[in-house]
Amino acid sequence: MATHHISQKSLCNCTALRKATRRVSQLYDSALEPCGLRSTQRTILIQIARSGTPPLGELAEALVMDRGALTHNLKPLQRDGFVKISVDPQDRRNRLVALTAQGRAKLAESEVLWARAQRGFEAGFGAAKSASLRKALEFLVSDDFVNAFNGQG
Amino acid sequence: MATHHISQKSLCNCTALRKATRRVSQLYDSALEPCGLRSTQRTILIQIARSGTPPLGELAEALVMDRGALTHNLKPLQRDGFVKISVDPQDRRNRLVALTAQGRAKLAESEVLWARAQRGFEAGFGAAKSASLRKALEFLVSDDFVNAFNGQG
DNA sequence: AGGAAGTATGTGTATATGCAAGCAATAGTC
DNA sequence: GACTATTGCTTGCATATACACATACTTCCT
Repeated sequence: MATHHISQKSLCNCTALRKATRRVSQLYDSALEPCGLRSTQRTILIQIARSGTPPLGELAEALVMDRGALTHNLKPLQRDGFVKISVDPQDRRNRLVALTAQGRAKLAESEVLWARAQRGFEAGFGAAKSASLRKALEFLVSDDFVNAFNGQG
Repeated sequence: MATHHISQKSLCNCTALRKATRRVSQLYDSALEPCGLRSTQRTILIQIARSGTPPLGELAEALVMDRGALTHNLKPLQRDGFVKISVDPQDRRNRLVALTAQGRAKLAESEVLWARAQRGFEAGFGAAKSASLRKALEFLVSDDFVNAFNGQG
């Protein structure tokens, strides 16, 4: 056949991810709106809470985020008193990021709002399918995937 | 049990999406870099090519993107001569977005680069799993999902 | 015709994000 | 101990993104 049907649906995996992320972020952000945190900000605070007092670079890596981007993203959180950044006395190149009491309080405040959004997601997508999806998405951020993507696999 | 083990892995579907999108976008953007387009820009150009000469609002809807965001995103594409925006003579509120010859050429130029990235993705994730993932992600942008999320399902 | 409503965009502002270049501090080498 | 390489971060710049408000245009009603 000479003519090739151009599908209306994009086959691009990146496009599909970006569209879904825009939509889902908007839903979670709406749910979080009463507490004043955006989903990215909440994710950052949670990661800090889990990591203790990580240096900025480690935090960025855990968040799958560029270090410069993280530095920028921390600005509003510092300004609002949720995180405190200090110089590591052991290695003055490092910046140690820590939650403040206010940060922990805000995180606690956001918990119920986040849980409602999460329940909404799983109501729409199914709890089991959601877990599978997260697993798939976690693989996409793994070194194995990146290496295969770049042809080293 | 009184103590509750705090999992190191986030259960948040939004966080998982955002992390994966950051990583995958970075991979596609690197692949596209020689042609000068970012993945979002390429997606916009492709959607215009598919839609013909859509009004801005329709284009935004197809892209699952806020209208204001799309207006902003079109600025660099206009500046670089890839798209042309004109007033709809039938309804002067509408803005009709069209590809220029340069835009079509740039899209053609990007094709090989995109295909390489797409092959990389499917090498790492599997072609069948990629198709399933896209299907899942497409569902997340559907009205059915949003209604269920918001408890109208 | 004239004004009220409704619709489609544009704009301003704030956050989100990556990259490149510059700075600061440590580590290695001789 | 000084020069160099490396490492960790910050900053500047460009794009990405949403929301609220302002603007422009059309429709509708009377």
